[in-house]
Amino acid sequence: MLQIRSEEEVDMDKVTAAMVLTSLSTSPLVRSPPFKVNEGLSGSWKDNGFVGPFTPSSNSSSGGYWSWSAPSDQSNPSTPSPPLSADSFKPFRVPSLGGVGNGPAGPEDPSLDDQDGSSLLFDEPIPRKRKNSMKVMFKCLWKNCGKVRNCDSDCSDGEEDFYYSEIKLNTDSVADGLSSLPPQSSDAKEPHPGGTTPLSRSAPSALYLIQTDHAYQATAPVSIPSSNSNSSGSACTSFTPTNSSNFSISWQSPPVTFTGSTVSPSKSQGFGEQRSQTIAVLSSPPRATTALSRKVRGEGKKCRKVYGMENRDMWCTACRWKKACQRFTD
DNA sequence: CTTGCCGGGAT
DNA sequence: ATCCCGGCAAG
Repeated sequence: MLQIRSEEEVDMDKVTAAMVLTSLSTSPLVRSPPFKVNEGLSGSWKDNGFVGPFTPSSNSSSGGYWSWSAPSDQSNPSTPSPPLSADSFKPFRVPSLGGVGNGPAGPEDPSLDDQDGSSLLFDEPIPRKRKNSMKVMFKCLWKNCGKVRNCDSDCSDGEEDFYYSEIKLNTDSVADGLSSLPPQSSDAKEPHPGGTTPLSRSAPSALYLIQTDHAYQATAPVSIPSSNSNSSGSACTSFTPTNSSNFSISWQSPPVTFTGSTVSPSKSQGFGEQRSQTIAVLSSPPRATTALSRKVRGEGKKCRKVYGMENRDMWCTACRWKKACQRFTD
Protein backbone atom coordinates (compact mmCIF):
# COMPACT_ATOMS: atom_id res chain seq x y z
CA MET A 1 0.00 0.00 0.00
CA LEU A 2 2.59 2.43 0.98
CA GLN A 3 4.61 1.59 -1.98
CA ILE A 4 1.78 2.28 -4.32
CA ARG A 5 1.44 5.71 -3.05
CA SER A 6 5.04 6.38 -3.60
CA GLU A 7 4.62 5.09 -7.07
CA GLU A 8 2.03 7.63 -7.83
CA GLU A 9 4.19 10.29 -6.58
CA VAL A 10 6.96 8.99 -8.63
CA ASP A 11 4.87 9.20 -11.69
CA MET A 12 3.91 12.69 -11.00
CA ASP A 13 7.40 13.60 -10.24
CA LYS A 14 8.45 11.64 -13.16
CA VAL A 15 6.70 13.92 -15.52
CA THR A 16 8.30 16.95 -14.12
CA ALA A 17 11.46 15.26 -13.22
CA ALA A 18 11.54 13.58 -16.55
CA MET A 19 12.44 16.84 -18.10
CA VAL A 20 15.26 17.40 -15.72
CA LEU A 21 16.26 13.83 -15.44
CA THR A 22 16.09 13.27 -19.11
CA SER A 23 19.12 15.37 -19.49
CA LEU A 24 20.67 14.73 -16.15
CA SER A 25 20.03 11.23 -15.02
CA THR A 26 19.54 9.20 -18.10
CA SER A 27 22.27 6.93 -17.01
CA PRO A 28 21.50 3.81 -14.99
CA LEU A 29 23.84 4.92 -12.30
CA VAL A 30 21.05 6.74 -10.63
CA ARG A 31 19.57 3.64 -9.22
CA SER A 32 22.64 2.33 -7.52
CA PRO A 33 22.73 4.86 -4.73
CA PRO A 34 19.24 4.11 -3.47
CA PHE A 35 19.88 0.43 -3.36
CA LYS A 36 22.76 0.52 -1.04
CA VAL A 37 20.93 2.51 1.50
CA ASN A 38 18.65 -0.31 2.28
CA GLU A 39 21.30 -2.83 2.79
CA GLY A 40 21.49 -2.08 6.43
CA LEU A 41 17.85 -2.77 6.93
CA SER A 42 17.83 -6.11 5.28
CA GLY A 43 20.70 -7.19 7.39
CA SER A 44 18.88 -6.32 10.54
CA TRP A 45 15.81 -8.34 9.79
CA LYS A 46 17.90 -11.21 8.72
CA ASP A 47 19.77 -11.26 11.96
CA ASN A 48 16.66 -11.20 14.00
CA GLY A 49 14.86 -13.86 12.11
CA PHE A 50 17.51 -16.34 11.30
CA VAL A 51 20.74 -15.71 13.00
CA GLY A 52 19.37 -15.01 16.42
CA PRO A 53 17.45 -18.19 17.03
CA PHE A 54 19.60 -20.23 14.82
CA THR A 55 22.96 -19.59 16.36
CA PRO A 56 22.14 -20.84 19.84
CA SER A 57 20.48 -23.97 18.62
CA SER A 58 23.22 -24.72 16.17
CA ASN A 59 25.14 -26.21 19.01
CA SER A 60 22.84 -29.17 19.37
CA SER A 61 23.00 -31.60 16.52
CA SER A 62 19.54 -32.74 15.48
CA GLY A 63 17.39 -30.73 17.85
CA GLY A 64 19.07 -27.60 16.72
CA TYR A 65 17.74 -27.28 13.27
CA TRP A 66 14.25 -28.29 14.18
CA SER A 67 13.90 -25.87 16.95
CA TRP A 68 15.25 -23.24 14.68
CA SER A 69 12.79 -24.04 11.99
CA ALA A 70 9.60 -24.06 14.00
CA PRO A 71 10.36 -21.10 16.21
CA SER A 72 11.32 -19.02 13.30
CA ASP A 73 7.79 -19.13 12.00
CA GLN A 74 6.23 -18.02 15.19
CA SER A 75 8.80 -15.74 16.57
CA ASN A 76 9.57 -14.27 13.25
CA PRO A 77 6.28 -12.55 12.82
CA SER A 78 6.88 -10.37 15.77
CA THR A 79 10.34 -9.18 15.03
CA PRO A 80 10.92 -9.76 11.36
CA SER A 81 7.38 -8.97 10.56
CA PRO A 82 7.88 -5.29 10.14
CA PRO A 83 10.70 -5.73 7.74
CA LEU A 84 8.88 -8.44 5.91
CA SER A 85 5.78 -6.46 5.36
CA ALA A 86 7.88 -3.72 4.03
CA ASP A 87 9.52 -6.15 1.74
CA SER A 88 6.28 -7.22 0.25
CA PHE A 89 5.95 -3.78 -1.14
CA LYS A 90 9.23 -3.96 -2.83
CA PRO A 91 10.24 -7.54 -3.03
CA PHE A 92 12.50 -7.16 -5.95
CA ARG A 93 14.64 -4.69 -4.20
CA VAL A 94 15.58 -6.92 -1.39
CA PRO A 95 16.84 -9.55 -3.69
CA SER A 96 18.90 -7.30 -5.74
CA LEU A 97 21.15 -5.82 -3.21
CA GLY A 98 19.69 -6.67 0.11
CA GLY A 99 16.39 -4.85 0.19
CA VAL A 100 17.33 -1.42 -0.84
CA GLY A 101 13.80 -0.45 -1.47
CA ASN A 102 12.93 -0.45 2.15
CA GLY A 103 15.40 2.14 3.20
CA PRO A 104 14.10 4.83 0.91
CA ALA A 105 10.54 3.68 1.26
CA GLY A 106 10.47 4.03 5.02
CA PRO A 107 11.56 7.62 5.12
CA GLU A 108 9.51 8.48 2.16
CA ASP A 109 6.26 7.13 3.37
CA PRO A 110 5.86 9.59 6.15
CA SER A 111 6.32 12.50 3.89
CA LEU A 112 3.94 11.04 1.38
CA ASP A 113 1.30 10.49 3.96
CA ASP A 114 1.36 14.09 4.82
CA GLN A 115 0.59 15.07 1.32
CA ASP A 116 -1.98 12.55 0.37
CA GLY A 117 -3.31 11.82 3.80
CA SER A 118 -5.34 8.77 4.68
CA SER A 119 -6.65 8.43 1.18
CA LEU A 120 -3.32 7.04 0.24
CA LEU A 121 -4.05 3.89 2.06
CA PHE A 122 -6.62 3.02 -0.51
CA ASP A 123 -4.06 3.52 -3.14
CA GLU A 124 -5.93 1.56 -5.72
CA PRO A 125 -8.91 3.76 -6.39
CA ILE A 126 -6.90 6.86 -6.40
CA PRO A 127 -4.29 6.00 -8.94
CA ARG A 128 -6.76 5.26 -11.61
CA LYS A 129 -8.85 8.32 -11.37
CA ARG A 130 -6.42 10.74 -10.00
CA LYS A 131 -6.18 13.77 -12.25
CA ASN A 132 -7.31 17.25 -12.72
CA SER A 133 -8.86 18.35 -15.95
CA MET A 134 -7.66 16.76 -19.09
CA LYS A 135 -7.95 18.33 -22.46
CA VAL A 136 -5.71 16.38 -24.70
CA MET A 137 -5.37 12.68 -24.75
CA PHE A 138 -2.33 10.71 -25.64
CA LYS A 139 -1.77 7.12 -26.35
CA CYS A 140 0.94 5.05 -24.90
CA LEU A 141 3.65 4.48 -27.39
CA TRP A 142 4.40 1.05 -26.19
CA LYS A 143 3.45 -1.59 -28.71
CA ASN A 144 0.97 -3.54 -26.68
CA CYS A 145 -0.12 -0.65 -24.65
CA GLY A 146 -3.41 0.77 -25.71
CA LYS A 147 -3.75 3.10 -22.80
CA VAL A 148 -4.72 6.65 -23.31
CA ARG A 149 -3.55 9.44 -21.23
CA ASN A 150 -5.03 12.81 -20.66
CA CYS A 151 -2.97 15.87 -20.48
CA ASP A 152 -3.33 19.18 -18.84
CA SER A 153 -2.98 22.48 -20.57
CA ASP A 154 0.63 22.25 -19.60
CA CYS A 155 1.23 19.55 -22.05
CA SER A 156 1.64 20.65 -25.57
CA ASP A 157 0.71 18.55 -28.54
CA GLY A 158 4.10 17.56 -29.75
CA GLU A 159 5.66 17.60 -26.39
CA GLU A 160 3.12 15.46 -24.73
CA ASP A 161 3.74 12.72 -27.12
CA PHE A 162 7.38 13.11 -26.71
CA TYR A 163 7.30 12.99 -23.00
CA TYR A 164 5.13 10.06 -22.89
CA SER A 165 7.50 7.96 -24.82
CA GLU A 166 10.47 9.55 -23.25
CA ILE A 167 9.32 8.84 -19.79
CA LYS A 168 8.88 5.22 -20.25
CA LEU A 169 12.28 4.74 -21.65
CA ASN A 170 14.13 6.85 -19.21
CA THR A 171 11.93 6.07 -16.34
CA ASP A 172 13.65 2.83 -15.87
CA SER A 173 16.58 4.48 -14.31
CA VAL A 174 14.80 7.61 -13.38
CA ALA A 175 12.08 5.91 -11.45
CA ASP A 176 14.44 4.53 -8.92
CA GLY A 177 16.10 7.78 -8.44
CA LEU A 178 12.81 9.55 -8.08
CA SER A 179 11.55 7.26 -5.43
CA SER A 180 14.29 8.34 -3.14
CA LEU A 181 14.44 11.86 -4.40
CA PRO A 182 12.31 14.52 -2.84
CA PRO A 183 9.18 15.46 -4.73
CA GLN A 184 9.87 18.37 -6.96
CA SER A 185 6.38 19.21 -8.03
CA SER A 186 3.41 17.76 -6.27
CA ASP A 187 0.81 18.41 -8.88
CA ALA A 188 -0.39 15.17 -10.27
CA LYS A 189 -1.77 15.06 -13.72
CA GLU A 190 -1.87 11.50 -14.73
CA PRO A 191 -5.21 9.81 -15.15
CA HIS A 192 -3.85 6.36 -14.67
CA PRO A 193 -0.17 6.85 -14.23
CA GLY A 194 0.55 3.50 -12.80
CA GLY A 195 -0.86 1.79 -15.81
CA THR A 196 0.95 3.38 -18.63
CA THR A 197 4.19 4.59 -17.33
CA PRO A 198 5.17 1.56 -15.36
CA LEU A 199 4.64 -0.68 -18.20
CA SER A 200 6.70 1.28 -20.51
CA ARG A 201 9.65 1.21 -18.24
CA SER A 202 9.52 -2.44 -17.57
CA ALA A 203 8.99 -3.12 -21.20
CA PRO A 204 12.54 -2.50 -22.21
CA SER A 205 13.76 -5.09 -19.79
CA ALA A 206 11.06 -7.70 -20.02
CA LEU A 207 8.43 -7.59 -22.69
CA TYR A 208 6.29 -10.51 -21.68
CA LEU A 209 5.78 -9.24 -18.21
CA ILE A 210 4.80 -5.87 -19.26
CA GLN A 211 1.87 -6.78 -21.29
CA THR A 212 0.42 -8.62 -18.37
CA ASP A 213 0.49 -5.76 -16.04
CA HIS A 214 0.10 -2.38 -17.22
CA ALA A 215 -1.35 -1.44 -13.96
CA TYR A 216 1.42 -1.83 -11.55
CA GLN A 217 4.33 0.35 -11.76
CA ALA A 218 7.70 1.09 -10.33
CA THR A 219 7.86 -2.18 -8.53
CA ALA A 220 8.33 -4.26 -11.60
CA PRO A 221 11.11 -2.30 -13.17
CA VAL A 222 13.29 -2.57 -10.19
CA SER A 223 12.73 -6.21 -9.66
CA ILE A 224 13.88 -7.14 -13.08
CA PRO A 225 17.40 -5.91 -12.74
CA SER A 226 17.83 -7.21 -9.28
CA SER A 227 16.44 -10.60 -10.05
CA ASN A 228 19.50 -11.54 -11.93
CA SER A 229 21.79 -11.72 -8.93
CA ASN A 230 19.60 -13.44 -6.40
CA SER A 231 16.13 -12.55 -7.33
CA SER A 232 14.73 -15.97 -6.90
CA GLY A 233 15.97 -16.32 -3.38
CA SER A 234 15.35 -12.87 -2.15
CA ALA A 235 12.38 -12.08 -4.23
CA CYS A 236 10.54 -15.07 -3.07
CA THR A 237 11.46 -14.45 0.46
CA SER A 238 10.26 -10.95 0.40
CA PHE A 239 6.84 -11.55 -0.95
CA THR A 240 6.41 -14.87 0.74
CA PRO A 241 6.61 -13.32 4.15
CA THR A 242 3.08 -12.28 3.65
CA ASN A 243 2.22 -15.62 5.05
CA SER A 244 5.43 -16.05 6.95
CA SER A 245 4.58 -19.73 7.41
CA ASN A 246 5.24 -20.91 3.90
CA PHE A 247 8.38 -19.04 3.33
CA SER A 248 10.22 -22.16 2.39
CA ILE A 249 7.57 -23.52 0.10
CA SER A 250 6.98 -20.40 -1.80
CA TRP A 251 10.52 -20.46 -2.83
CA GLN A 252 10.14 -23.26 -5.23
CA SER A 253 6.48 -23.46 -6.04
CA PRO A 254 5.62 -19.85 -6.65
CA PRO A 255 7.77 -19.32 -9.62
CA VAL A 256 6.27 -22.16 -11.52
CA THR A 257 2.67 -21.83 -10.51
CA PHE A 258 2.50 -18.11 -10.58
CA THR A 259 4.04 -17.76 -13.91
CA GLY A 260 1.32 -19.59 -15.68
CA SER A 261 -1.65 -18.30 -13.80
CA THR A 262 -0.54 -14.79 -13.24
CA VAL A 263 -0.28 -13.84 -16.83
CA SER A 264 -3.92 -13.99 -17.75
CA PRO A 265 -5.66 -13.46 -14.41
CA SER A 266 -4.27 -10.05 -13.95
CA LYS A 267 -7.50 -8.48 -15.03
CA SER A 268 -9.65 -9.10 -11.98
CA GLN A 269 -8.16 -9.29 -8.55
CA GLY A 270 -7.24 -7.35 -5.49
CA PHE A 271 -4.72 -4.85 -6.54
CA GLY A 272 -2.49 -5.61 -3.66
CA GLU A 273 -2.45 -9.25 -4.44
CA GLN A 274 -2.22 -8.72 -8.08
CA ARG A 275 0.77 -6.62 -7.67
CA SER A 276 2.63 -9.06 -5.52
CA GLN A 277 1.99 -11.85 -7.91
CA THR A 278 3.03 -9.85 -10.84
CA ILE A 279 6.21 -8.96 -9.18
CA ALA A 280 6.97 -12.51 -8.43
CA VAL A 281 6.43 -13.42 -11.99
CA LEU A 282 8.63 -10.73 -13.23
CA SER A 283 11.49 -11.28 -10.95
CA SER A 284 11.71 -14.95 -10.45
CA PRO A 285 10.44 -16.94 -13.35
CA PRO A 286 12.15 -15.30 -16.23
CA ARG A 287 15.47 -14.65 -14.67
CA ALA A 288 15.57 -17.56 -12.36
CA THR A 289 14.78 -20.03 -15.05
CA THR A 290 16.89 -18.58 -17.75
CA ALA A 291 19.74 -16.68 -16.26
CA LEU A 292 19.65 -18.00 -12.76
CA SER A 293 20.30 -21.65 -13.04
CA ARG A 294 21.71 -21.89 -9.60
CA LYS A 295 19.04 -21.52 -7.01
CA VAL A 296 21.07 -19.14 -5.00
CA ARG A 297 21.44 -21.59 -2.22
CA GLY A 298 19.54 -23.62 0.29
CA GLU A 299 18.71 -21.68 3.38
CA GLY A 300 18.30 -24.10 6.21
CA LYS A 301 20.61 -26.92 7.09
CA LYS A 302 20.70 -29.89 4.92
CA CYS A 303 21.29 -33.52 5.64
CA ARG A 304 24.97 -33.06 5.49
CA LYS A 305 25.10 -30.44 8.11
CA VAL A 306 22.44 -31.96 10.29
CA TYR A 307 23.69 -35.49 10.42
CA GLY A 308 27.26 -34.82 9.63
CA MET A 309 29.62 -36.68 7.38
CA GLU A 310 29.85 -39.55 9.87
CA ASN A 311 26.19 -40.38 9.46
CA ARG A 312 26.10 -40.13 5.79
CA ASP A 313 23.76 -43.08 5.54
CA MET A 314 21.17 -41.04 7.36
CA TRP A 315 21.13 -38.43 4.64
CA CYS A 316 18.43 -38.34 2.09
CA THR A 317 19.35 -39.93 -1.21
CA ALA A 318 19.64 -36.62 -2.93
CA CYS A 319 22.14 -35.39 -0.42
CA ARG A 320 24.08 -38.58 -0.64
CA TRP A 321 24.32 -38.07 -4.32
CA LYS A 322 25.21 -34.48 -3.97
CA LYS A 323 21.96 -33.39 -5.42
CA ALA A 324 19.46 -30.89 -4.14
CA CYS A 325 18.32 -31.99 -0.74
CA GLN A 326 14.85 -33.46 -0.70
CA ARG A 327 14.37 -33.79 3.00
CA PHE A 328 15.10 -30.28 4.14
CA THR A 329 13.68 -28.35 1.33
CA ASP A 330 13.93 -24.65 1.61
C1' DC B 1 37.80 -22.58 4.62
C1' DT B 2 32.79 -25.17 4.40
C1' DT B 3 28.46 -26.24 2.36
C1' DG B 4 24.88 -27.10 -1.27
C1' DC B 5 24.25 -28.82 -5.60
C1' DC B 6 24.72 -28.80 -10.99
C1' DG B 7 26.66 -31.30 -14.60
C1' DG B 8 28.26 -35.17 -15.89
C1' DG B 9 30.21 -39.89 -15.53
C1' DA B 10 29.99 -44.81 -14.25
C1' DT B 11 27.30 -48.93 -13.48
C1' DA C 1 17.43 -46.00 -13.26
C1' DT C 2 20.76 -45.81 -9.55
C1' DC C 3 24.91 -44.25 -7.59
C1' DC C 4 28.75 -41.25 -7.29
C1' DC C 5 32.03 -37.37 -7.76
C1' DG C 6 34.39 -33.04 -9.91
C1' DG C 7 33.99 -28.67 -9.52
C1' DC C 8 31.56 -24.49 -9.07
C1' DA C 9 29.22 -20.86 -6.44
C1' DA C 10 27.81 -18.91 -2.17
C1' DG C 11 28.79 -17.90 2.35
